Amino acid sequence: MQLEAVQHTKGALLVIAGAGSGKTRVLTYRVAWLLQQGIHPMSILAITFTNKAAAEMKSRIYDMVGTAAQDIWISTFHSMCVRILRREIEIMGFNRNFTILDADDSKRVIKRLIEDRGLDDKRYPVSMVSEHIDRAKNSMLSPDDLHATAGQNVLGHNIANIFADYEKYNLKHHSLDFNDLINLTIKLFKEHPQVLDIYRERFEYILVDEYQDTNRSQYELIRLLSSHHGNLCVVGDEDQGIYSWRGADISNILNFEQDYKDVKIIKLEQNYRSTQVILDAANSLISNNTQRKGKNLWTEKESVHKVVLLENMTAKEEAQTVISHVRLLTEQQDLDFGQFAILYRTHAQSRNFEDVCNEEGVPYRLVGGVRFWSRREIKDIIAYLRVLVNPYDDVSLARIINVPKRGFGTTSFQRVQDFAAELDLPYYGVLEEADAVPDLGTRAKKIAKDFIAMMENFRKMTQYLSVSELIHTIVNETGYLKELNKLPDLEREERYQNIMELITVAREYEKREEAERTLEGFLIDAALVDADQEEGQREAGPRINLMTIHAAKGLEFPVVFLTGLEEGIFPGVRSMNSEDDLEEERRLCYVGMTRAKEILFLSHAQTRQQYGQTNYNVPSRFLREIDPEFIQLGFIRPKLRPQPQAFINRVNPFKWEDAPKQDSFLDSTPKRDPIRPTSRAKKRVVENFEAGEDIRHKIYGVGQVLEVRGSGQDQEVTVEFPSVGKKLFVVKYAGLEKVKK
DNA sequence: GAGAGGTTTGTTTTT
DNA sequence: CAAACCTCTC
Repeated sequence: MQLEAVQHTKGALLVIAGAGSGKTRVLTYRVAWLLQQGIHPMSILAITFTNKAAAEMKSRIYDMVGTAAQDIWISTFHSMCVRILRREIEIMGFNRNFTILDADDSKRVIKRLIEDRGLDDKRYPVSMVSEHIDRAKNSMLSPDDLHATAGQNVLGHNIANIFADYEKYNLKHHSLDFNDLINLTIKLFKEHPQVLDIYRERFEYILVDEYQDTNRSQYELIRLLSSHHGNLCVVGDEDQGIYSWRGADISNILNFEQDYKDVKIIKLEQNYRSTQVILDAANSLISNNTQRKGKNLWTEKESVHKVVLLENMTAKEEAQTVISHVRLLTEQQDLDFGQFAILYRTHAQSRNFEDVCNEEGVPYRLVGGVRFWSRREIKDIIAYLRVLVNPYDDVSLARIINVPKRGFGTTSFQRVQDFAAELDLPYYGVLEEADAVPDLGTRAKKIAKDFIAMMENFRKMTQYLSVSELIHTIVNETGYLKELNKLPDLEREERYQNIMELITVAREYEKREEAERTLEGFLIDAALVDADQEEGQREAGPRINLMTIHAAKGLEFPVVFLTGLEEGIFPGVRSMNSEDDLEEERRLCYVGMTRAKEILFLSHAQTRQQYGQTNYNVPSRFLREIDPEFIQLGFIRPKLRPQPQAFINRVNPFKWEDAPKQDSFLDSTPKRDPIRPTSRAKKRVVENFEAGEDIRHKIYGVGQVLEVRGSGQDQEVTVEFPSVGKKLFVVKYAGLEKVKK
């Protein structure tokens, strides 16, 4: 089947590639095959979602065909679009040195726009508005489209207005967010067909990886690009779609047959990665999903152990049990730390594992986490660089005008902002003309002039300094490094290290062969490429891999620990109200399970600290959905409180002798009341609930309100709990004290 | 305007 | 538990 997929080069091809079925292999061999058929490397375009995947594919192709690989476009959707836009965007009124806004930057802009409109930020929280805008952009809707669907809804119209402001802002300040990269490329192609022709004639053969993760605009882009030659090969697996929150639309892959003519479909169902039990367990889980075509993964690989269940009392103990098992396996088997992966749903869960690793001296590698580029000191320095490249970039300017402290505080800056709004100028322009700003103090004017002089001086330096040298100069000349000295030792050291790391990243960039080696190019990398940084973990040798399940996609490890399998964590609270979201969580669980080659561990804890508060969690429904036949208990006995034993007995034929009799643990409700007020509920003035209202933010772990009786401080609310199997509870708000069952 | 100190609020997942 | 936010004093 793989060979057939490699050699079917003409027309539209859909490869349904189950987990571990050799997807990457097919893609790389296919490229090699095309080259061997005499196709020019320049006419091949391979698109992936992550930089990691692109780099992986590049190096594998390079290994096979050597330097010919250089001319093939292998990139992510986003970097491909940047590459095109950098060349062509000027016909659309943008500067080619545009700034790329990350989620954080874009929220700052939106926050300001909400304020400018005089809207209440309680009714219009930035996160909510930006989510709406993001969703609209993913589905290629314009502000007008939003107005059209808003009807009588004032909120909807206001969001549409902010959206329109946002678009105007970006055009004026030459900034693009991640969605714009794709959407503007489409707009460019549609409005300037002569540009589209260049690209669609060039790319004779197009390959798209992880097709199930494409959203509306990515779909559109592919359609445009493949519309000339029509040789489009997409690879994907509907069971591994885990990005719907980013607009990914699984129906893109499910409807591929209808969307293109004469589609050839090839299913890869043989798995070359995992043992049979792991596949059986994963299959039994995913069969609970309805949105799938269904496929039957099989393998010739024999099973070692059943899937191993680890039950724990606390999250900390979960980490200890996991690390103990890692130790045991490294001692008994021929395995090193690098062959283990600990996966979790959210980054916040990494903490306990890090702690235990540190305590026990076990080396680990943390993937992701607080991302390098979003650290404060890194963003500060990048903001300096951005202003040098794009003086219209107000967000960055606002960030650095008083960082490090130079006596230009909020009052002075507010005056600059007001004046800028009045004259419709960028902040940088206003600062250049500081004397003209009304009410600005003499001292502030002087500071502004000095600042501009300094920036202009930096700008001259860009001519003859490399990026790393420039960064070095900036942190010294601005006094940024000096200001770090005021911080407590630990923090200072960490920030300092990060800055040094940034300089290293810049040096590496300067060395890269295919890079532009300019400041502009560096900033694009900074926005799009995640530094594969290994903060303070420089020791060589194999290390345990810690990462989210999302980050593990496409990877494989001999031993995998899938942790935190608890209701409210995995599936997360926010996913428990809709069937669609639940299915996605289930797919995520499936992805996690199928990363394992030899042994798969599943673990949960009864107690976990969340928001600095202890919570009691029921084991995840996913544990219940996996056929118990494929599960066994851990090698090391976990410390447990009495209740779970019943469940252990259910899955483990070797009973613990003095296990107290009790109903099945998985089916029982937790000991503590699942309805607990958050600490702030006590203080907040009681508000009136409405039927149908979502009050999860007010009371932890609660779903839909079904019925309300009474009002004010004496309400009775009937609520449906998705986590406890649709039982009904009555919640009574007793004055300002707390919520009672 | 800066900084200390207290208070509130929030968490998926990523380009 | 942290980071963001707010308030008060110098």
